[in-house]
Formats: sequence, C-alpha cells, structure tokens
Amino acid sequence: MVKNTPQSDPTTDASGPEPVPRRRARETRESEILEAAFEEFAAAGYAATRLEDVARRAGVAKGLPSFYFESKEALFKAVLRRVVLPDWDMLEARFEQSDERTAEALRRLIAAVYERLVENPRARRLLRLLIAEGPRFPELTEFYHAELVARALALLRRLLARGVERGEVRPGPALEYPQTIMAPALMAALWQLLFAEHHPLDLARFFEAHLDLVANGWAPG
Amino acid sequence: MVKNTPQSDPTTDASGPEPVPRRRARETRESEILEAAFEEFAAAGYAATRLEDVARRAGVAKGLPSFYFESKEALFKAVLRRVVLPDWDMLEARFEQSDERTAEALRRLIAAVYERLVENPRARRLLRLLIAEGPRFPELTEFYHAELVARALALLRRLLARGVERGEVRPGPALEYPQTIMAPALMAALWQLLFAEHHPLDLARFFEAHLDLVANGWAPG
Amino acid sequence: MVKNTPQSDPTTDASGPEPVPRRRARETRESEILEAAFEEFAAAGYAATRLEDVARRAGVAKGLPSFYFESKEALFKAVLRRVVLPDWDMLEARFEQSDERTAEALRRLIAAVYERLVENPRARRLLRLLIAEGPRFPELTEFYHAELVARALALLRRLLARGVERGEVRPGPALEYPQTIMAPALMAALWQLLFAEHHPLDLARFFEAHLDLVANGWAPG
Amino acid sequence: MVKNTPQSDPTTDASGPEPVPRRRARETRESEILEAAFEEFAAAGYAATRLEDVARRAGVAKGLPSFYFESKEALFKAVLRRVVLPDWDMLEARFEQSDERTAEALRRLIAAVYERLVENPRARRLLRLLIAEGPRFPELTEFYHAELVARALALLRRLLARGVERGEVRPGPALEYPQTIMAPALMAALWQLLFAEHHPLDLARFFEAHLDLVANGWAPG
DNA sequence: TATGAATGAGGTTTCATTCAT
DNA sequence: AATGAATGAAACCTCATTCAT
Repeated sequence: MVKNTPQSDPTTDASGPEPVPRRRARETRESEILEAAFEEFAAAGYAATRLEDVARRAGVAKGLPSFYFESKEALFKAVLRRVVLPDWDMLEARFEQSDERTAEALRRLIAAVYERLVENPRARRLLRLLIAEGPRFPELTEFYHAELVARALALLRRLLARGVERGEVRPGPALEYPQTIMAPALMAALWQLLFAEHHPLDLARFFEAHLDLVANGWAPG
Repeated sequence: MVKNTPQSDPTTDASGPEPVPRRRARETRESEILEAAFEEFAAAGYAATRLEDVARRAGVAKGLPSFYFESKEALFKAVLRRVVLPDWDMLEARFEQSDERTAEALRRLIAAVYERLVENPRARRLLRLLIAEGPRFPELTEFYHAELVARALALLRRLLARGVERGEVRPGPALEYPQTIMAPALMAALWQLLFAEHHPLDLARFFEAHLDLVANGWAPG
Repeated sequence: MVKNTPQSDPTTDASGPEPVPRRRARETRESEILEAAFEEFAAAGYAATRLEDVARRAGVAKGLPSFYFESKEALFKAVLRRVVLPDWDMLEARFEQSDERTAEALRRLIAAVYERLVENPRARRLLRLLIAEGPRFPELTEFYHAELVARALALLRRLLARGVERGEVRPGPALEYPQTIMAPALMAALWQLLFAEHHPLDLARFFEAHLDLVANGWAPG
Repeated sequence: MVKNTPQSDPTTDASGPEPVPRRRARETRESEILEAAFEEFAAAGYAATRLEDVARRAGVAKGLPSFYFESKEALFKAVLRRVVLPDWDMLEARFEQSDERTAEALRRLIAAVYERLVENPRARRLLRLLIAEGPRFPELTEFYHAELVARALALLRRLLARGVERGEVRPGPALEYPQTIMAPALMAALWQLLFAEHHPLDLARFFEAHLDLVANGWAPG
C-alpha cells in the first residue's frame, strides 16, 4: 500500500511451497485482502471492481473479503485509510530540524515528492482513485487533504517563510500558494498515469526543468 | 458538453425551411442523450452510471439510449469524442497570428486555460472522467492527448521558442517541458475538483501567483 | 388468493396457444406474481421461498418479482394484504339484516367459516403462514386480527346477545368468549393442515359434531 | 425443552462420583445445543435460523453444532424428538386409574392441557414450529400425532365412553370427535401465540367459559 | 475435544439489453 | 420512432459446512 519497504512484498517472503495454509494470523489475511483490494480498486475503480476478483488476487475464497469487511464500501474505505504515505511523519521531522539553504531544502522536498508520488506506481494509482471516487467518498478526500496535502503545504510554507527571512526567497504572490511550486510534480504524476505508455517522460530531466522553472522563471534576468 | 461555440450545435445549422422535422428530431434526441450521458458519467464514473438515469435525465424512455447507441461503451466513447473543447482551433489560430510580446501571449494563453478548464465545471468533470476511466478506454486518453494536450504543448513551445529568439525568454531546461509552465493550472483544476467545497481557492489570486512564479521563480534577483 | 370466484383461475381463461405474450397489463402480471408468491410462501414459508421459484411458478423471468416489488419482504406483505377473505363484507351484511332464529343463524355462520377456512386449502395455507411468520411480521398479525378475527367475533357476539334477549341463548360465561364457539372449526382447519393426509377427517360429520357440542354440551339434560 | 419433570434432565441422573467427566461434558453440551436450537428454531423458523446463532446461544463455538449433528436438518429433527411433553405417560396413567366423576375428570384433563400447552410459552412455540414446518418435515407431524394427539384423543374417548356408561355423558355426535371438546384450548394457545401482545386473554376466565360451553352448550335448558 | 477461519454454493438484487406494442 | 415491460447474466452477500490447529 504505497509503502516502500521492500520486505512487505508478499511474493518475496518465499519459504518453500507452503501448500496454502488454511489458517493464518487474522492480521496477515486482512492485510493480504487489503493489498489485493487496493490493486483491484486502483485498476478498475470502485464500482467496476468485483469482490470475487479481490478474493482471487488475494488467493482466498470468494466469500472471505465479505467475511473480513462488512461491505464492499467498508473494504474500500479501509483500503484507502491504510494507504497514506507512511513515512511522511519522518520526512516532515527531518525538514523541520534541518537548517540547510532554501535551494537545497526545496530540491530535497521536491525530490521526496517525486520519489514517493511521481515515480511510485502505487501512489499514482492512489491518486487516480482519489480523483475518481472523490464524489462518492468525500470523507476520503477530506482525510487525504488533512493527512497529506495540508501538511505538505504547511511545510512548504514554513520553508519559504524562513527563506524570505534569510533573503533567500523573493517575496511574491506565489508564497501564498505553495501549490504552484509543487504543481509540476502533480503534472508529471498525471502524465505518467495517462500518457506514459505512448509518450514517455524523462523524469530526471523533467525534475530538473521543474526545479529550474520554479526557481528562476522563464523571464530573463 | 464543454462546447462554448454555438455553431457546433447541430440543431442550428439549419439549411432551408426544415422539410425534414423527423430527422431533426433524431439528431436533437441524440444530442440530448449525449449531453445527459456526459453529466451522469461525469458524476458517477462509467461503471456506476445507469443507462436508465441517462434516459431519465434526457427525458426519454429507458430503452432509448440503447436504441441510439450500440452499447453503454459505445455511448461513453461517443460522449467523450464530442466533448473536446471545440474552440481550440480558433484559439490556436489567434495565437499563431498574433505578434504580441511573450509575457502578454503567455498571460493570454494561460488565462484561456483557466477559463476553459479551471473555471469550467464541465471541463473539470471531463478531466476527472479521463483520469478515472483511462485504463479502461486507452483510445480516449490517446485521443485527448492528440487533440488537446499535444497541440497545446506545441503551441506553448512555439511561443517560447519565438520568445527566446527575441530575447524575451531565458533559455533553460523548462523550455523542453512546457508542461511545467502550465502545471499550476492543472493543480488548480484538481483542487477545485477535490477540495473546493471545504477549502476554496481564490482563483484570481492563484492565477496571478501562477503567472508570477513561472515568470520569475522564487529565487531573488 | 383465497378468492372463491372460479373465473379468477388463470388456467381456465384458455384462448388458444398464446405463445407467451411478452407484455401484459401491468396489473395482470402483478397479480400473477402475487398469486405465485402466495403459493410458494404458503408451501415453504417466508425464508425458505426463493424469488426464483416465485418467478418460475408465475412463468416469468427471475428478475421480474424484484422488478415489481421493492424486496422480498415487500412482496410478502403485498401477498398477505391481498389475501383476506374478500367476501366477508357481504357475509357480515347478510347476517346483520337477517332475523332468523339463533340456531339457524349460528349454523349458517359456522358453515360459512367451514366453507371459507376449513374446506378451503388456500385459506388453510394462509392460516399456516400467519402462524409461522407472525413473529417476523407482527403488522400482518395485527392486520388480520382487525380485518377478520375481531369482526367475526363481534358478529358472533351480536348474534348471541340478540339470542339472549329472545331467550334463545342461555346466558353463561361462554358468551364473553365467542372464540370458544368457533374453536372446533379452527381445530378442524389445523387438523386438515397437519394430519389430513394420514388421518383424514370427515368434515361433514365433524361439522355436525361441532354444532351439537356447542349447542348442547356433553352433559345430559 | 417443554419438559417440566426434572428427572428428565441428563445432568441430574448422577450415579456415582462422576468418574467420566468427559462423557458427561459431551452430553451436557449436546443438551445445551439442543436447548439453544429449540429456542432459535422456535423464534425464527427452520430456514431463517442460523447455526451460528444456535452456537452463540449455547455458548459454544460456531462449528460445534455441525460437529455434534450431521446437518442442520438432523439437528432440527433431534430437537423436536426431544421436546415431547415428557410427563404425558404419568398423566395418562393417573387418569386411567382414577374413578372420579366425568365432570371432575374432564376438568382435570382440560386443566392439564392448559397448564402444559396454553400457559406454557415453550409448548406454544413448539406448536408453532410444528404448524410452520409440517410440510418440510412430515415425519415430525406424524411423530407428534402418534405421541401426543392420538393418545390424548384416545384418553378423552375412554373418559367419555365411561361417562356414557355411567349416564354422566349425553350420547351425541361429539363423542366421536373428542377434538371438539378440546378445541377451545387450541384456540387459546394460538390466540396467545398470535394476539396476546395487543389483545390479551384472561386465561382463567377463558378456561371457565370453555368448560361451561362444552358441558352445557349455548342453548337454554 | 473444541475452535473459528475459511470455503463456496446459492440467495437477493441490479441493470444492460431486447423487443412487442 | 419510441416506449417501457421483460429478460437473465452477474454482482454482493449469507451461511452451512469443513478442517487446520
């Protein structure tokens, strides 16, 4: 679930044939179902996903998702509440403490977003899910706003404010809308989601273009 | 259907004293169904939309959408192929011919995107639909890339190239990725789609922040 | 539905082969489904009845009962609200107006109950349904109490009161509980329902025994 | 299970210092499951009863009913075969031996039925169950006919025959159908089952009305 | 022996599609 | 040409039954 820790990959904990253990830790099963559900929901959207497909992907019987979760809707919500980028806390703390120059800090912050969102297929699918199902599940939108968006913007705002104090950032209307500074990353994420197959993007160069533009603008001198 | 130009309306290209009211009725009905279908698909997504609701919204009998369109899928595709911002041709032409300074041209172009995408609820819903249903209808994604995205980027690229020649635009990596310059508009469109209700955005000021940032960057001097 | 009018039998309105008319009067279809549902519910009880069986018996597609009725529960309630012995009004009126001797009136009234309840297989099945599903559908129990039971008891009470005035009925505690006078009919109905197959009852003689007992009692003189 | 005699409880026929607690436990469990099953079946009917609820009520694990009984159906039959009024043998014997006057004997017998059936909520629920599930389990109907109904009627018949011999009972058609004499008790039992909540019955007075009616009839002199 | 997670057949309900009218 | 009743596949969900522990 948009977690980057490699050991969480269920396909890699290989330990022999293991002929379908009938009973596992409740939590393990639940996680496997949530994991499978995330993939299915992300691939087809809420309405078009069939619980049976979730079950098949999780390698369990048709009825098990309904056994673990009250309803399809409850499963969906549970999926999305688990996904949140789990290392955001740490990231925030690191930036809070650091005292590097604004240019460095911004580069690092934007790089973190590319790593976690733009270059992470699962995070991109989550993004799609949130956009697609927003009207049906407004609480989720709000949840993600509070947990991710608002916090990221606040962090960016603090960084910029400090930069202004230090004379490293030019005061301007964009400071009030830090979204603008991050926007190219969102553009890249959506590009990947929509067009990557036929119109690939060189993310490394896009990233540099992003940094250059938001730092210096297109206007000369 | 995100069409702002009246001449695209098939009911107004009357030629003669309407000797064939039946035929007129047919095309009118079809348009009404497409219109209703767009609203329903945009509100609920492809899978969750019921043809009966489309029919009800269009004010026709339940079976009529299936009568006019081979299948739900065909209806969906027909809807999306009709939507494309129909005045883009004109817009392109105007920019091609104009010779104003780059700053002016960019402001106008970006303003056009705000007007047509960010501030237009139907266009935003179309955006949502494309993001949501992309995996199921890749031709549509490709169609919109060709019809809108590629053309917009090409126009932007020409504008910037001309600006560089004139010394009005600083050469830099961003010129290769004109997406970066338009990105804040996309950000605003998605913000409106997702968060506007609880966290409204002052679009006029956001627009100015956008222009200022992409022109001058956050770095001083 | 416990209606005794022969012309209501759908199997007798034969008018040629008639190759399954796709469309009928809405009301006709609804009646056919209600009719089939009554038979199925009566045979197996509420929970054990499958809508598909109702559909099959009604000669319609699986989904049609759900199309006509919001839910299985709604169908069940609709079934039971339609069943009520439909000629009770008339019966009541006839007794109200008549001035015959009490013995005659009672014989006629009890005979009417035998005809409508004891000897009517559909009414017996209705009785079974009410007893079986009472706890799940208390409104129905109440409905039948009000529509049938209470009215029948009131009628009986008026008959007896008039009889006492005329000296044709012995005052006694049973007058307060007219149920006791009708009780053997209920016994017969249940006997038919439960034991008739292996232990048949001669209803004509039982009826005479019933009349004799409640008129004269077992005690001599 | 409608057993009023404590000695029928398998947990109390202790014989010795309990050297086999395991075996005891098994039978206890089985009884508890049967007991719980009776309550659940009686409350909701056969089809609507879930084995999980039976298990919960019995305080055992979900799978145990299936572990003790081959199937839900087998459990149901086991339940009903255990229920039978267990003190009927004794009752019968007592009446056989007694030599009291017919009026007394009848009053005692009818009172016994009120006590065991009409005023016993569990017996009433059993009655409901038999009526409701008769078509699905005809053996049970037959079983109860043989064990209870037939024997009760035979006893009543002997009582009445003796009464006629003694001149205490008027010969009449009702003697052939002793059901008629007991019928008001059945009426009272069903009334309790169906209408008691909203239309309570004074059982003591009803009982007196019953006795008076079947002894003397409604006709004067 | 007892548990309860897991299975999967089968039920209710939905809805795209058909077609008599 | 248009209607909307009717169809029936397929979805969600329930629950009797199984069986590893």
